[in-house]
Amino acid sequence: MKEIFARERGGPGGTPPAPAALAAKVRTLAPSMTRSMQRVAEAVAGDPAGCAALTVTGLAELTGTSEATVVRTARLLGYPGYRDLRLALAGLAAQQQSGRAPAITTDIAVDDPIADVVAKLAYDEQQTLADTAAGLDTVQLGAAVTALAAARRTDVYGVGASGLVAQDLTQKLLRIGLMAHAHSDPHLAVTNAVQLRAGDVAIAITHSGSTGDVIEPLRVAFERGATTVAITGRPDGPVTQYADHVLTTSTARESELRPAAMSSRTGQLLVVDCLFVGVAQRTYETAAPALSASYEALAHRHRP
Amino acid sequence: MKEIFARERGGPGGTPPAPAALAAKVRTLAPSMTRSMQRVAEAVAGDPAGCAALTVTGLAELTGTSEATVVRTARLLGYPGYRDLRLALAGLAAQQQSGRAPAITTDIAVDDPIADVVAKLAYDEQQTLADTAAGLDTVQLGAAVTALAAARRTDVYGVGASGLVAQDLTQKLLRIGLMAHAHSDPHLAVTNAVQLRAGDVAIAITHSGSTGDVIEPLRVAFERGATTVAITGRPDGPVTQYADHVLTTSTARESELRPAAMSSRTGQLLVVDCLFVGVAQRTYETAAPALSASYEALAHRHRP
DNA sequence: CGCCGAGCCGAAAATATCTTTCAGAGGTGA
DNA sequence: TCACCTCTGAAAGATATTTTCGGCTCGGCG
Repeated sequence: MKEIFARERGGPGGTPPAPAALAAKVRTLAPSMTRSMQRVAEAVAGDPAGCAALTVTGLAELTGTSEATVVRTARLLGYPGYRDLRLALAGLAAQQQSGRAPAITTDIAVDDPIADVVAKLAYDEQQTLADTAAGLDTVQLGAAVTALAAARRTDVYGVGASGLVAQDLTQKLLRIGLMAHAHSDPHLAVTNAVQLRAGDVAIAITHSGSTGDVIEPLRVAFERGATTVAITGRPDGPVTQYADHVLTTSTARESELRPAAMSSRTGQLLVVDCLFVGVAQRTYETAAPALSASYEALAHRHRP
Repeated sequence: MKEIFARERGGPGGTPPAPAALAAKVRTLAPSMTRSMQRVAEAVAGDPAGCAALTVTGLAELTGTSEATVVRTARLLGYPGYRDLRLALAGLAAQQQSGRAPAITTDIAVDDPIADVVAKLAYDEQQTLADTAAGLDTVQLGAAVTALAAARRTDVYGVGASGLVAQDLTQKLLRIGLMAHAHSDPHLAVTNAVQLRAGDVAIAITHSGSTGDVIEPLRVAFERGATTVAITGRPDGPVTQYADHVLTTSTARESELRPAAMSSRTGQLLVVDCLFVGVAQRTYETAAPALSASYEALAHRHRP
C-alpha cells in the first residue's frame, strides 16, 4: 500500500544509507518533505550528536512531532528505520568530534583546561617518540647492544631526571642477568669507573650533553678502555668526546610549563627500552628464563 | 561489603562512556572479565563496524553467549546498556573508516632486526600514550590536582618500575615548592603514612593494582583521612578500595620481550606529567619562579 | 457555501529490542 | 565429598521502535 510510496521515495534507486553526506542529503530532500518532516530533518542535520542521544520519542517531542513522523523522515533519508539513522548520526558525531583539531599544536597555557593539558602532553610525547625513533642511528644502537650483551659489567651514569632513566635501564638489565649499576652520586660514579676495563660498558645519560657530573665518570671509563655510550639530546655536546657510541634523543620544544626534563625523559626511555630489547634478543637463551623467573618471583606480592 | 571503606568508586560505574578509547578500555578491563564476557569484548574490539550492525541477540549468537552476557559486558565497559555501547561502536567505526589505518603490529620477535625493534617499540609506546590520554578521567584528574595543589604534604608510593615513576613525580613537585616524598620501602612508607591527616595527599602507583606493598600505606593514609589517589592499570583492582580518585593508565598488550612494566611506565609517566602541569597551573604564582630558579641553579653544572 | 477527496499527522496497538530476574551449571576450597 | 560461590543463559519484564488506523486540514469543485 503506502510502503510503495515510502520505498520509491527512498532516494535514487534504493540508495544505501549515507555516512557523512547526511547534511547534503537533508538539503536535497528538503523540498520533497512535509512541514513536520522538515522540522525533524533540520534538527538532525543541526545537531547530530545531540539527536543521536535521543530516542524516537525524545526526538519527536523535541521537534514537536510524533514518533511516526520521525520514522518516516528516517525512511526518506534512506535508512530502514530510525534505529539505523541514529547509528549513522552517532558515527557522524564521532567524525566531527575527531575532525576538529583541538589546537594541540600550541604551547600549554596557564589557563588551559585540564583536558587540553592531557591532549597536548600526550601529543608532544608521541611526537618525541616518533622523532627519536626516526633519528636513532641503528648502527650505533646495534654496536651498543653488542657491547652490552658481552659486557662483564655495566655502569650507568645519570643525575636528576636522567638518573631515573639510568635506574630504569639498570633494573631491566639486572632482570635478564647482566651486571649493571646505576650511579647518580658523581663521586661514587668516578670511583667506580676506575674499576672498569676493556670489555666493560659505561653509559652516560644526559639531555644537555654537558652535565659535568656525568661526563667525568664517562671520561674515566673511556680512558680505562671500557666501551662508552652516550644517550644525549646534543650529539655535539662535550659528552660525546668520550663516547664510542652516541645515541641521540629528540629534543622537543620546551616551555615554561613543560621543562626540558619532561620531554627528554620520554626519548631517553625509548632508547633505553631499545637497548634492553636488543640485549634480550642477543642473550635470549638466558634472558627468557630470567624474565619469567623474575615474573614468578613477584607473583606472591600481588593480592588476590 | 568492602564498599564500606570505599568513599567513592572511581572504577566502572562513575566513568562516562568513552568514544575512541574503547579498544584501550577493552584491554584494560579484559583481565577482570569472565570468559564469555571476554569473547564479547574481543568481538567488539575486533570488528566495531560489524558489531554495531548487530542487535543484542545477534551479538550474543555471534559470540556464542547470551543477551545477558552482552549487556553485562557493555556495563563493564562503562555504558548504561548495550544500546549505548552500540552507538559508541558506530562512532568508532566511522572514525576508523575516515581516519587512519587499523594499526596492527606484530609482536617483537627474537630475530627482528634492530631497526624493527625501534619502530615497534616507538609505535607501541605512542599507542599507550594515546590510549591513556583517551581513557583518562579528567574529572578525577582535576580533583587530584586540586587536592595536590592544596596539600600540606604529599606522599607517593611505588615499588619496582613504578618506584621510578613515583620518584619522577616527587622530583617535579619538589621543584615547584610542594612537600613531596617518594617511598619505595614498604615499611617506611607505612610508618610515614601514619603521619598523614586530612588535607594531605597520598598517591599509590601500581600497574597491577594489587601490589600489597603499595596498597598498605595507601590504606593507612586513607584511614587517616588523607586524600588518596591511585594510578593504576586495573581500575577494578584492590588498590582502588582506598583511593578517592582513580587515574587509569592504558594496558598495552605485553609479550615475552616486552614486559608489562615497560608499557605501563609510559602511561604512568603521562599521568604524572599531567598532574604536575595541572598543579603548576593552579599554583602558577609560586610555581613559575620556582621553576626558573631551579633551572638557574643547575646552569653552572653544565660545561661550556 | 458546503461537500469531497487527497494527503498529512499523531495516538495507540503491535512488534522488535533491550534489560532484569532467577535458577541451574560449573568450578573451588575446606 | 560437600558447601559455597560465581558465572551463565532462559525466560519474564520493561523500553523502544514500527505499524496501523482514524482524524484532520486544505484545496478544488459543484
